[in-house]
Amino acid sequence: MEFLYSIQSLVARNVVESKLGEVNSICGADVSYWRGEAFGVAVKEEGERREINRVKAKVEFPYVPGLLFVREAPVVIHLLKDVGCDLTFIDGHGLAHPRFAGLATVVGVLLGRPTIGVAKSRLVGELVEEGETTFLEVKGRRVGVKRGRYYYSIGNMVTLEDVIKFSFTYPSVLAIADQETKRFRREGQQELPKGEESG
DNA sequence: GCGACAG
DNA sequence: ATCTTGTCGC
Ligand SMILES: [Mg+2]
Repeated sequence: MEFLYSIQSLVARNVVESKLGEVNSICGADVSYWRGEAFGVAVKEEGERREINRVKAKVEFPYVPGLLFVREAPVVIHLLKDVGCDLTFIDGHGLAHPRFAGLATVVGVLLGRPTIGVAKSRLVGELVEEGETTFLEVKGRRVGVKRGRYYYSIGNMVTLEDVIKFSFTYPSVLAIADQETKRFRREGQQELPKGEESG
């Protein structure tokens, strides 16, 4: 476990908080599970064009709060490495993490591209209200905002201001990815319903 | 030691 | 995340 922590510390030290450039293409990735199998989906939107990538993989490591990247980063990175995007949304926190290295940050740093983490619940940090905005702070560091029921945080190569700009509407790429990841799972389920041969 | 705890 | 129908509320 200490080994995984050191990896996260290294990732955290390589995060770049730079201003986002022009955004013409947006990507999003999500993963669903069934019997130890991960069903990953990446969605890319550029204008009216929509591209969808899928991959099924076996996942051994259990879910441990703070170590989600061990389960999902390999799948998500595989799906996105050959798909360029100006900005990528990841289902999970970015810097809003105990060691400032949530899934969105790990993916962003390893792929060297802009990412924003979007989570449905809080992992760590305190909420600080300032006018219309509710910020998320971890160990005194302002890493994101809570908008509606979602938490948006810096992944990599974006600023807090960029995160705020994209926090007003839930990313359609994530909605589609979540939807497609479940459709993909159904296909994998009907292949082995109950007690059919598995090999 | 106890409580919290992304997906 | 997954197991799962209806039900209460905006
Ligand atoms: Mg997910």
